[in-house]
Amino acid sequence: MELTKDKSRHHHGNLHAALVEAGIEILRSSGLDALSLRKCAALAGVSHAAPAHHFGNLEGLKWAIAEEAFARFSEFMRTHAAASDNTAHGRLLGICRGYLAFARAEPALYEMIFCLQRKDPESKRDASTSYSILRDTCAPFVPPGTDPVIIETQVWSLVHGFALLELHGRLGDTPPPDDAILALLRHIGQEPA
Amino acid sequence: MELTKDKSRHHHGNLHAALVEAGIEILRSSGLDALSLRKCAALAGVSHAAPAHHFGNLEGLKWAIAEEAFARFSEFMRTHAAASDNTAHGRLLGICRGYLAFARAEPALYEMIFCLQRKDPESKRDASTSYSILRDTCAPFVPPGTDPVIIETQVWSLVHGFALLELHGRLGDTPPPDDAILALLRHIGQEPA
DNA sequence: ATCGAATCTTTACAGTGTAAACTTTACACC
DNA sequence: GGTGTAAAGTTTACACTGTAAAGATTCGAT
Repeated sequence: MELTKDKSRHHHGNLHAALVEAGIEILRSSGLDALSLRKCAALAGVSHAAPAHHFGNLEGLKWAIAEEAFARFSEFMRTHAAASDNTAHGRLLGICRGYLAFARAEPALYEMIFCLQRKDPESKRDASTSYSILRDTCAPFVPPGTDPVIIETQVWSLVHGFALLELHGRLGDTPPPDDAILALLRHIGQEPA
Repeated sequence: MELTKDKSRHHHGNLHAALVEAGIEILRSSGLDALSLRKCAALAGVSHAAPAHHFGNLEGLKWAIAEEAFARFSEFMRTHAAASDNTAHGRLLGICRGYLAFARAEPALYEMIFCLQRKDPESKRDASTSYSILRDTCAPFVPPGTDPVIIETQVWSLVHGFALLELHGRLGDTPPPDDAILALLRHIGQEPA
């Protein structure tokens, strides 16, 4: 069951990456609640206290996993955007579909990265790739002279809420189709009637 | 620190309610991660294994707390709806503002009730009061011949996503104002342009 | 008054995070 | 090549968690 450990050697060589990979494996097979420092350590073939030296505590490990997860998440959005109409609206729908596809393909990863509590206000928003994809795709819809964050937050909120409600079983066993929900974005950025 | 226990008597009399109350107290003061069966038991002045007889396991206790929390949640929406314009749109904005107000007033309660995983598909959706408030408020916007669930899910997703993103610190320290986000609901139910 | 069932306590166990002290290895420097 | 120092892992220890099992207490119907 071990992933990468030459038991003879005391030093692992690449424990950081191995623990992150182990964490992802556990998330996939057993879900978020099953993720623990000790299981990751065991899966990486290392003593139960080893992870502390790399990540401090469990939250530290989760953030490390989140970094990798965000990369895959961005890839999902990019891929789906490329598969949609090459118009401003097409790209917007594309990243939203990618967002939802990732939430369904990797539910535990998705839940983990977005339920992690940001303690450090750090940079105001995620300076991450994921957010810049959102920002760029929303840009064409931002009315001149208004704060782009509003449009971005509208889109993000809609799609994030939908994903979580479905994931948590709040929409029953037959949720509405994605495009029916995303139809709310038709008039995005328009002035009030 | 105990809430309600006459140590002399072996039977508590109303332990179910006392444990739920203890749980809410802990959620308020220390957050979701701090909630445990043993702490609730201690706060209610009862042995650590007592809760199991009423709720089975931790998740059972959480669902019991959720029942009470949903009642308060509905009250928030009703109150805010009554304080808004008495038009279809006014009421819609009202329940959304109530939704967000509750999420901020009781963040741990809010997070708990919506991050609980529904195992039993039971009734397709929550037959609860909360959902019927949403349904009734959305009814005027449902285009004839279309599934009302679409509009309901659009509204719920938007407001739920916004609440959680803010709660989890994803919107930085100065999130957009509620009404700017809710402005997306201006054209709700309209046909595509 | 008695018997059964509900309620709560006691005891026990495995799993968890995390801190501290210790051991092994890598690496720069002489 | 030795040597000293820092990093990487291990061992040990402890407090806390959920939960199961078995015993004690009380309530309520008969």
